[in-house]
Amino acid sequence: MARAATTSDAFNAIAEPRRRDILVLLRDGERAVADLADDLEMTQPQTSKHLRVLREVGLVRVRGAGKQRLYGLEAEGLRPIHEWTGGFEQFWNDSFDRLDAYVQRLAQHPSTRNTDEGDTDD
Amino acid sequence: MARAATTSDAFNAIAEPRRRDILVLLRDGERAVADLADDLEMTQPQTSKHLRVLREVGLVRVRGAGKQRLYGLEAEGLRPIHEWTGGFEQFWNDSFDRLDAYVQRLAQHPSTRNTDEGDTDD
DNA sequence: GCATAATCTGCCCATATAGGCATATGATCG
DNA sequence: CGATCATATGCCTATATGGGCAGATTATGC
Repeated sequence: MARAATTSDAFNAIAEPRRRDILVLLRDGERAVADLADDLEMTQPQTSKHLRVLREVGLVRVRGAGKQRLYGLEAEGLRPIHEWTGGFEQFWNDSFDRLDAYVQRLAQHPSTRNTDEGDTDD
Repeated sequence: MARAATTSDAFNAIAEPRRRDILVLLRDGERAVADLADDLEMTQPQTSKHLRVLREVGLVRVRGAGKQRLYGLEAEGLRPIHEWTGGFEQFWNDSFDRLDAYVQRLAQHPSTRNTDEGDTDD
């Protein structure tokens, strides 16, 4: 099997830096394809393709405006990712080290529940 | 060009569901390869390969323990992702709709800065 | 309808993947 | 050292990618 399709979910879609760049630009409001392409210094077809992927996973929405197609942010799709990574927040938080130590101690000496430092008094 | 390597950064590394599964399991503590493989119902080589990717992007660390190799979480690498997605939090937050409307109004009628509702008092 | 602007899609290529499987490498113990 | 458990790697295949570029689409205005 090959790698999962970029369109399989938001995780795969935002793995591509250019697509993240697009999303960032769209935070300021709707943008036409050529406009985005210009800002990101990529070709129009390239931009269109990335936008297609983003659209397929629901991270952007399109709206016809005359000859142009305005793409807008549909950021809800990023929420699951934010939440998933959030599930690890404690691990990069300094205070967790202490909490971890506390839990470990608790597991070994339940009665030291209120002991913050040192001695095991049971 | 092909898709960016899975080892190019954490974004690409966690695009693979199995790798996310591995990280989740490691939240409970270090685990040996076969142990992980068993829990995730994947083959040992498969698991080893995913672990290699995770290790190359710094999301896990290894430690030899006898014949075994214990893999542990190194979640700091997820932080950038959490923060990046966090930059879009306002867009999936209900209250943002009102904030957005407020900003729009502000842009059109600067003097309504303190007006929360309706009338333009300048 | 025709010319033109703005996008999209198709095709080709080089590259990398994840899975399956066999085998190499490592470490422990007698 | 040899046997064995625990992992890591190598090789092969099917699949999908992103970039480049030309041509197809769609919409607008005359």
